[in-house]
Amino acid sequence: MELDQLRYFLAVSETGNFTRAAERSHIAQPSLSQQIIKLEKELGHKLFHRLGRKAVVTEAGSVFLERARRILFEVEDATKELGDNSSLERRITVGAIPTLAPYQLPRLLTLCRKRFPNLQVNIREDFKPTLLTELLEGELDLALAALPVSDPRIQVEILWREPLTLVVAKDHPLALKSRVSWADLANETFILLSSSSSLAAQVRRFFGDNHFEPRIGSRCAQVSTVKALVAIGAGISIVPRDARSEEDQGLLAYISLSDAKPTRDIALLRHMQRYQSRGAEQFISLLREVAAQKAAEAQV
Amino acid sequence: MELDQLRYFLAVSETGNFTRAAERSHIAQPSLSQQIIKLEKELGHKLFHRLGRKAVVTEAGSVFLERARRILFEVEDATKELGDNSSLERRITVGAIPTLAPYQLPRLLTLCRKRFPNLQVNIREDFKPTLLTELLEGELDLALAALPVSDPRIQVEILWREPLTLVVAKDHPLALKSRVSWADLANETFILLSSSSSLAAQVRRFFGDNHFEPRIGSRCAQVSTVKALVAIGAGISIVPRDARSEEDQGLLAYISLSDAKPTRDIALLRHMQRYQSRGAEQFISLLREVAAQKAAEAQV
DNA sequence: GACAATCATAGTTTATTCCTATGGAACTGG
DNA sequence: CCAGTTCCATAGGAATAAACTATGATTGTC
Repeated sequence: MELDQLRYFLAVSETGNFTRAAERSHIAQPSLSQQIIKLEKELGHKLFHRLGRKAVVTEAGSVFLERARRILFEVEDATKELGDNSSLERRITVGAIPTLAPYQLPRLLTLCRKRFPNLQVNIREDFKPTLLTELLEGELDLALAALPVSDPRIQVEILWREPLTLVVAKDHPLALKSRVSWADLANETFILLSSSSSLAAQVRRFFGDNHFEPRIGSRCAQVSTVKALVAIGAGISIVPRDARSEEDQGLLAYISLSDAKPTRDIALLRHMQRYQSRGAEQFISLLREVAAQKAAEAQV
Repeated sequence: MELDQLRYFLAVSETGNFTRAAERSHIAQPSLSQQIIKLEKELGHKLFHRLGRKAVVTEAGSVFLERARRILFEVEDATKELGDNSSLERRITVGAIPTLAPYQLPRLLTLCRKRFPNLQVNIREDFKPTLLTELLEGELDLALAALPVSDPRIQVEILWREPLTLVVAKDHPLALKSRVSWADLANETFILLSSSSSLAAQVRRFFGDNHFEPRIGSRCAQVSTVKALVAIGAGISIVPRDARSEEDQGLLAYISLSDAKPTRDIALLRHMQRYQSRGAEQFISLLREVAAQKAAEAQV
């Protein structure tokens, strides 16, 4: 059975005439006759009574008529739905690492909802290796993570450089100093994130680069836990500057290091092969905008 | 868009693999690739992310997937419905002339319902010319009418010969006679059917053949009206013998003519070209059976 | 780093569909 | 009742489309 055959069948049953049906279908009459005959043969039923002047659908024909109409309607409807871009490509899935998600996404998604109200963004918060896998398997449209990313199949676009800062309890001796050097940290206990976090690796690398051997007190899975422990004086830590929140004011002090400026690069990650939907394009444009804004702020 | 393309699309989305989808579809992999690409081009959307090891449907793809499933389901369903003969060709429309319908059809339909319980017979009671037209236009599967029928496009099969009898009121002088001749009818008033009835023409011809000039009193549209008028002594008439009913017993007397035996031939009428459905065939077999039965009764 | 697997492209062959021409049957109008 | 017209089916050839084989480029795997 072919869709064209259904269209021919419909044309005949509506005109009651093979010749006019052929004209309407823009094919020669014998071609249409052949296709109808073929269809009848396949279905095992005569579809038309060929009476002298007109063709009348048989009972089987009238049953099949409804079917054919429905099928062609479905086809048309499907074509229309995909042709209508507005309803499509409006749902994307974005991955983000845990040290980024709670601090960057709320602002980003609010802006997104305002700018592209029809765009539905699903978030997948997970560690970088998982995000990379999901990206490669096509489960994510794009992901936000910290460098480094070495996979050749992943397209990396650096968005912004995020400063990391020392965080201590408000009543900690270091909280009073305006500038802190490595020497000041020698006897401090550090609270770091679990090893699965890319930020933990980042911080470890930073220490290594500066030949500093920290004393590790605790390892937590979440930044908020780290901050809570720091607040009660269990130790100090290094966190992204953007992790600072309003509620921290009375409990925590954020101090910059004098000797070195720890940072991490936040990048947009995409699959090289993956087709970028319109929605993904829009989200990316938003990300670039936010990145430019952050760059401008950093200048000031 | 072609149905095969939808099948290929489904195969790919279910296997996540062009090569295996091609195997499953019994075509070469490049052929399948081409068809998918063609489909994507026509729809204006990429349907799959071609990632390294597997193909994952895009958002447009997942929308189209449901559509494709539905379309193919409809196609399959339609094929199945037509393939299943039992539900089909179970409805026929049978025409019958008014002087036949009320006396023959009840018996016929009762038998039919008993013999072919799934056969639905629709009746169209009308005058012969109308039945012929409807037969030619394909609205009727077959028709029962009295001869003559001269149209070359109509296939005529004589079923039985129906005697016509004189009918008079029970208290009419003729009711006592066992045999009636033309002379006896000279002063009688006849109640005949309207001229549109073929029986009226039949009776008129019968009179003409016997050089008898009847006195016409009334013309009615229905046999039952004729009988009612005859019962109150308004005149006498000639009706089919089978028009006799139980309720007539006390009111009417049916008398045969001695000089001539008026009859009419009841025939099964079909369109020469029209395809005969299974249901029609069954009804025809029933008619032949009844005809044979009537012939046997006539012998006795 | 070699090998296997995957999808796309190129060129060719096969199938199918469409076309023109024509025949036969039937309807129409004088 | 007959000529002209209309209509559908058949036949054979041309055009289109879909299939195949071979091959290349890329990616994943051992």
